Amino acid sequence: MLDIQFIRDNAETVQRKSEEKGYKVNIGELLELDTERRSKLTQIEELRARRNALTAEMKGQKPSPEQVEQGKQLKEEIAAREIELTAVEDKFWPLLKKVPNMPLDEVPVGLTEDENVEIRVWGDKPEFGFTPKNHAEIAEAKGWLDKERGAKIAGSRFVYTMGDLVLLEMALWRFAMDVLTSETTLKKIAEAAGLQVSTKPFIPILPPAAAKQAVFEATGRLNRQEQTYKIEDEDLWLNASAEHTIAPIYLDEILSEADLPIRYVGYTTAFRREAGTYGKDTEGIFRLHQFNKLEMESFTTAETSYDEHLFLVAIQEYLTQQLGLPYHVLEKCTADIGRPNAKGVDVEVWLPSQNTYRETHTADYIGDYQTRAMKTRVRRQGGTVELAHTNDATAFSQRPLVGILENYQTAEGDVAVPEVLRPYMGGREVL
RNA sequence: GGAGAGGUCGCAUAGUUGGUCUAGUGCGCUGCACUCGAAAUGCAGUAUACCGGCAACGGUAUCGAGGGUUCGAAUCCCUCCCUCUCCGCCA
Repeated sequence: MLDIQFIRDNAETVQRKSEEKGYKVNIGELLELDTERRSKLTQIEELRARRNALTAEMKGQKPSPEQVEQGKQLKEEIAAREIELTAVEDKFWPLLKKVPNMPLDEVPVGLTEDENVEIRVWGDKPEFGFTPKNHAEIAEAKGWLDKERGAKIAGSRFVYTMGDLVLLEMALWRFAMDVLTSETTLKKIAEAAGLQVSTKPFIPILPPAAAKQAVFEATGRLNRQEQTYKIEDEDLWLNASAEHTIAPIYLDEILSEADLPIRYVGYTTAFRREAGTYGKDTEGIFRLHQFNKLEMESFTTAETSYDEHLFLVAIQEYLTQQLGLPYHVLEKCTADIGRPNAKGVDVEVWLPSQNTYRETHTADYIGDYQTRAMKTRVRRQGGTVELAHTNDATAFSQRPLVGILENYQTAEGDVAVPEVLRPYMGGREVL
């Protein structure tokens, strides 16, 4: 949620930047409602002050008939004004929540993801002496994926993953966990990236995979139409990322500055409806209704959050480099960063079968957009209270498996194991 | 899921014939005094949000959440959430 005070002071900018992100919001109407709301609020508070004064007059004695009559009138007036206020607020709050976070000035303006800007390229694309297969062909030939039975049991975009691919996936989680919980490794990554950030390790966490609606809405990530699954007859929505249940962990809490940054690395199964993607990425495990993901989430002060974002990106690149997967990094344009985000970076891994890079990681710079709604604050050393900042970023999803299968495939249809994963695979070099 | 007991200021607690209770006390924390320093002691302070104000400050709200009764609710009523104990069921 954006600060209404900020919107009052910067109405034109907010209108323009919202449009640059592809959101239709009527800031003029919002501000009219805001004015009306404040005027009603003032009226009500004055009436209540009169009521409080009247009660104080009685000092525990029985009220006179006149006082009772006065009180009754005040009561009725307050009730009437409150109904008017509610009517205004019912329009005001949904409108305010619709206003997207403001992209930083450095974010490239664009209307589609085609206008994302490549900022780095890493690694050599593999050259095969044969026609490379796509990951689904490799995995299905090995008996690692059963899409048909997945569809029989749960429908399209659900699969059974089996055998060595399961072990490889778990190796990925364990490898990333070891990186993220090692202060030594984090220090190395920060230094290589030239960042002056805390090297405090991440805390592993297994969060709930579902959240109440009000909580989910506070994260700004509830997407009813296209993405999020609702549990019938319950006030519960399934998470589409561990971020959705880790970010609100300090809902309604005030953290101590001394405890920051707080970094979590969390694993959950994620659920996405993927409405509107019919026919896209139907092969294999690239786009599923249910997938597994390891997510990084940081809570910081305002002045350290931007570097924290860059740090998370550096970690993403480090992890991908360690796997030996060629990738490039995109600075996402205004249309692609998402409503709660002020800036976003994607890491995309090279897929030989598609002869292109595909998204494996996202890093979101959010600022205080989530914490304002979640009421997650920091008490500074001096005693003042302000909003905390959040950052989230993918550590690994299942998608790097797609990259491994395709980039490490052999002419025989086998898959070599990236060196860093071998310790987690019983030392095996080829699957 | 069933029965019972509870949810009060960072923590622990007081507070049910409704009124001077946003709320007492202890601990913790902050400042000051005392001290060479510390402890102990004494004094003062110690929530958050919104609205108005340049500010000082003022107002309003919040005793799990929401609604109701009343001139007036932490205190009464209803719904929901959570915790604990017992039973049932299960990983």
